[in-house]
Amino acid sequence: MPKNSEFIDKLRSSGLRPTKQRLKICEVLFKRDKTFHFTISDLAKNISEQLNQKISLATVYNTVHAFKNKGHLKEISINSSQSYFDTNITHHHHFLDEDTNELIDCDNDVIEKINVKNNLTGKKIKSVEVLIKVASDNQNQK
Amino acid sequence: MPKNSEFIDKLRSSGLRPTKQRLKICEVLFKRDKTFHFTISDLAKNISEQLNQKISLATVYNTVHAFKNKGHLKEISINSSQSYFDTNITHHHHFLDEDTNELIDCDNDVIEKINVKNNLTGKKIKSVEVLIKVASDNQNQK
DNA sequence: CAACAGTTTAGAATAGTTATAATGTAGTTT
DNA sequence: AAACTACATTATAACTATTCTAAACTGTTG
Ligand SMILES: [Mn+2]
Ligand SMILES: [Mn+2]
Ligand SMILES: [Zn+2]
Ligand SMILES: [Zn+2]
Repeated sequence: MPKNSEFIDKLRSSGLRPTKQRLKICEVLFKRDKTFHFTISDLAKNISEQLNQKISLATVYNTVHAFKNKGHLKEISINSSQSYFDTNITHHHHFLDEDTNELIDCDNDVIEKINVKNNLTGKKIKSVEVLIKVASDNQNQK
Repeated sequence: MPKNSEFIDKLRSSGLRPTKQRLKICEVLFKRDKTFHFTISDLAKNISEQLNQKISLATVYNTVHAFKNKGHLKEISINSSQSYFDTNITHHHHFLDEDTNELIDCDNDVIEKINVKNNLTGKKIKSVEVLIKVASDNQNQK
């Protein structure tokens, strides 16, 4: 469970001063046991539910993007018109439950290390990410 | 190199009649040696460049989505606000060149088969897709 | 207190996408 | 052929996630 000083560090390192609103955002983002996978509207909803304060969408967007640029959040690309973010910034893979559209972190033992034969000259591998789409047994998904 | 009758089959199987405009779209999409990875605006630009005819965006969107729903095109999720589509509908993985934002199909020998230990009860794996981000050697990418 | 620097905010602007509704087209029936 | 019919095409409006903007606000310093 992270402390307030950690939030302040995260904000400062992202070039943001630790204001009241931003600390509230940190609380909702990082005061958690498990990874939080969210869209901006998920986050905004969480903020207005957990706190009785409203924070402007602009502030939420700004803070999330500052965190993402500094590496305190990861952006995840799934088939959607909305951006997803992830509080788990370690290298990891995902299940996507197509029934609920929920993202789930893969444990380390789900996939063995992937070897890539890089046949692109002059290009270096920056990341290797796997997305495993799952759905209910019975349902016929495309 | 596909024939006109193949285009007609693709259209008919997607529930669309083979009209002049739709056949033009098929030509730009499928009369190719290599895979075509594109956004709707890429496709629209290609159409107006290769043909001297203008086709309404609405028709392009409708046709692409009908093809996608029937499985004649695949939608690819990369970190972007735009949808990407792929004329290669076989199961395959991608490189994403972060310098140019270009998608490149992985050859079969780039990645060995991935074994997933599915620990989600009641859920079946629908697909496993890998995205390998690459960038120039020198450049410092995040 | 006044000046100032940075923050928050509501709302405007933007852009990709989807929906709508009027018009066009091409066969079919009479 | 004229009228009829069904679908296609199109311009444009509507929608929505995101970004931008500019004004109000806050807290600090002299
Ligand atoms: Mn969500
Ligand atoms: Mn493109
Ligand atoms: Zn995750
Ligand atoms: Zn591909």
